[in-house]
Amino acid sequence: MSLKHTILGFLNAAPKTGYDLQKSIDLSIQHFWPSTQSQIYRTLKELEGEKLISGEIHIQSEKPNKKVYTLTAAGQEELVRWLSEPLVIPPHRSQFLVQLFFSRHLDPSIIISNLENHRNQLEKRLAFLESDEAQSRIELGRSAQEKAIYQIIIENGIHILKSEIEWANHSIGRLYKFIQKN
Amino acid sequence: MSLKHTILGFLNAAPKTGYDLQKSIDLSIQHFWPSTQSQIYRTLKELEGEKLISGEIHIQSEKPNKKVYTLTAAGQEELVRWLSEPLVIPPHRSQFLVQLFFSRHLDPSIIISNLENHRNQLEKRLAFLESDEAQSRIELGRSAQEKAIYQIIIENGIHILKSEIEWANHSIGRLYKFIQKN
DNA sequence: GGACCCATGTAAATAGTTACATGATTGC
DNA sequence: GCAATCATGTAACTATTTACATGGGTCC
Repeated sequence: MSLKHTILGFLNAAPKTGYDLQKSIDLSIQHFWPSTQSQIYRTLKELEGEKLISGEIHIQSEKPNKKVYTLTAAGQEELVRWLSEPLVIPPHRSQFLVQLFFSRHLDPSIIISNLENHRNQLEKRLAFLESDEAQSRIELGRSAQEKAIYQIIIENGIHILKSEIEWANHSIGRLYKFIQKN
Repeated sequence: MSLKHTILGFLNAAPKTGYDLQKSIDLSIQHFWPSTQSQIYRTLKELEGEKLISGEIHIQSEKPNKKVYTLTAAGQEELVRWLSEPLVIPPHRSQFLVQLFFSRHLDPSIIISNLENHRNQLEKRLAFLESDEAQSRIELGRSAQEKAIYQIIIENGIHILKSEIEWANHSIGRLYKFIQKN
């Protein structure tokens, strides 16, 4: 589970509550590792059980009390270990391709409209990654190395989305030609 | 769950056993919707409960008995409904990008070796999609429309993998330059 | 005798989503 | 008065993976 290591990664920078973590995730890695609040709180408990983080309750008078988690020495060790480890790419899944695969008996116009819908969704994601909002996050990096890494990550999304859009447009064109011939 | 619709899709072509389905999946959509035997048998029971398929036991003398499933009218209806439906693209997840994101304090040489490992895995997948084995599956399509669809699907994988490899190589180059400067 | 094909299933673990549930303070 | 922010959690459901479990027939 990457969420465990995501949390270790964020806590390595500074102690945080579940609530803080949710905000950090939404602001940074949400577009390649989204997470929900309920999952974060559950995972924090698991990590505490494994002694990789430790929680301490902070009593606040004006706001609700909160539980601030800190990385333990074992947690930091586990983080570095995972970061250095070569990861196996999990199998690729695309329900859209499954749909397309079984569409052989469908009217080509429906297939085209599904492809167009797919492409439009990809374009929305691309627009976000190319927006100032996403680009400005690169500037959040402190060191030159950090900036270089953020840049590379954003480029990954942009690069892949563009190529998926290209494929969709090319495929739409091909099916149009197919209709005209038949 | 796409496996349900995958099964409906295959049973639409011909009645099959769980064992047959596993083989069909491994031979065709395994690279964009892999599935395990245990999941197939469980899903068959669920679909039977929903009356979308119906199973009949065939007694064999030389081989173990088998349960052959057939698509019901309701099942076919559900299949066509799902095939025509615009799908929402699920959020993108990449544990590799999570790893990269937190690698800011790591030695750049480790980051590069992780990137190279990632690229090598992508290249293996690409080699498979470009192999005769994968290409020959396009010929399995009966109608011209079916062949066009198979072609489009294989191209999707090739197109995206090539662009991911491009990105990885570009990023490796960038990090190398970074090392030389510092 | 061992590997592979045919054929079926259960159980447990892991990961993630959606819905439910509460409650104080701050700003418009 | 209402929405937003801060803050924490539980419960139920969905989906997937891995491991366990069995057993006959065929081919080398």
